Amino acid sequence: MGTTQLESVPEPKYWHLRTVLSEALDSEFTVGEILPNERDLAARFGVARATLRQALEQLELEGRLQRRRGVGTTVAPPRVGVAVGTEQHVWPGAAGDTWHAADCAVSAPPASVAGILETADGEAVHTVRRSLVTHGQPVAAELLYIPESSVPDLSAIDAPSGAARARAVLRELQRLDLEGQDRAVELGSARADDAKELDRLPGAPVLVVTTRFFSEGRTVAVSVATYRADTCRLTFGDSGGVEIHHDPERRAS
Amino acid sequence: MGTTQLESVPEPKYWHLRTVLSEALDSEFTVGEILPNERDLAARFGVARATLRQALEQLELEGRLQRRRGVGTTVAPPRVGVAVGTEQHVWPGAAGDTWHAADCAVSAPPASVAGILETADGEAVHTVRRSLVTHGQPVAAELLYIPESSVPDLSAIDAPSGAARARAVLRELQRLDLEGQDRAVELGSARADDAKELDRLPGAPVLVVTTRFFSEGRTVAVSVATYRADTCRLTFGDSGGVEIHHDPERRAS
DNA sequence: AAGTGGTCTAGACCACCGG
DNA sequence: CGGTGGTCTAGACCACTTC
Repeated sequence: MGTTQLESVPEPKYWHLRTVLSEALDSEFTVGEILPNERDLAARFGVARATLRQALEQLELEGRLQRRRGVGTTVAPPRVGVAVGTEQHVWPGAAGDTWHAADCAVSAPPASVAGILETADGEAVHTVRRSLVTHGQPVAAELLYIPESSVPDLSAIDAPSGAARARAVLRELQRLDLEGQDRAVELGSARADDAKELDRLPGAPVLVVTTRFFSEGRTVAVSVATYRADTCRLTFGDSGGVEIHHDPERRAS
Repeated sequence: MGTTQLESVPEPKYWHLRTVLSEALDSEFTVGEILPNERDLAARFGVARATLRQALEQLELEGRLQRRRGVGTTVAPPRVGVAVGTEQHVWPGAAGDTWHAADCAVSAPPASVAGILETADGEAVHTVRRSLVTHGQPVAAELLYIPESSVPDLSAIDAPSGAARARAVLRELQRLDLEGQDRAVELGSARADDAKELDRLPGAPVLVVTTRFFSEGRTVAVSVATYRADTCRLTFGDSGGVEIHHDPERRAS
């Protein structure tokens, strides 16, 4: 119902629709509830399905909706706060770290990482794959790049690859003095492999956190972590993870 | 049985197109160069314009392209690093702060901010509007919420509103002991007013940074800043702003 | 098999910018 | 004014999940 009249104001239909749906979500739906399917919704609002989808896309980007092919569209829970930066600098894999090391391989780093690491051309790096799961949902996938020169004492004591190898590399890293680190956050789109790990489609919006670890005056490790942008809120500072009430619509005061 | 399905999955056209275009941008275009228009590009690749646009949308999200209605599509420069978190906590408006205070008003805060501030129901707050411009480009719009109880000594010494008033409120804030702060970063979409200030269309992707300022055991101020997600990279830590070479495609190693 | 969201098409018109 | 990107339509088919 509620086919509100279109105004002469050139507000795009999909934007107006987004607002209407957003208000409906607040007042008439509960978390987890499934919405009518796109064809019905489009008909109800008197728009083409593509237009309706444009509105849903916005709401999904804002973390209000969750859409799954073959299943339907549901009302998303509030975003999960993920502590990504604390006051004290710590190595990845340190105590309290909830990441799960999945794999490790030795290869040449992508050009962008090589630039950050300032490694010699063609120098190989350990590439550790880790993933983060909270509340039963995969939220992040990480690639940790560690030049072989950063962990020289690593030998064949462990398996040459696999999760055990990954943990061994991290263990070696802990022995270094961590003198500092810095981070950058930017928007990206999930590559095919990351998307699969995050249970999303390729191109899904992700928050890319690039961290540099400094020791002995050098950059000894670089981490590139991709977080699901639809379900995550990255927290920094003293009280990382403390609840911040979420205002999904960012309504004007 | 081997449940690992390595079947050749048909890659969506728009995704493949994104990859092709991305590589073309790397090898055959320079920053600022104008691309052929969408109708020509679509024809050249033998796809519908909508499909071509889906690929361009991805690349714009990744900060590779810049599209302006009535003008054309250009190759975007690398993202600007914006220092948003330093090791030491500082009040907004402190020395070195490059934000430009634009306006100030007294009003009831939106529900989400009221929840964070834990203000009494209906207590009015000063709402300071600021904006950040770097390299001649608007990159962020901020709303600072400061309960009247946080700046009790503020009187009618200045104008009741406007930029001068905004600066007066910030000046009063400096007198408090800043005991701590924390931040959260999440993806959002620009409201109409923010979009206008950021020179974008409504719904444009933005990085929303919510900062809480603590003093005397309370939350004395809250900042909600929206950064253009297409052009900005938010930096935290020791060397905020130091160049990190950007890998726009996030190619696999 | 039925129903969902995801992709794609071939048009049309509109809002905006520049000369 | 012509050219650009932005919006919108009414279909079609595909990939996936569930029953």
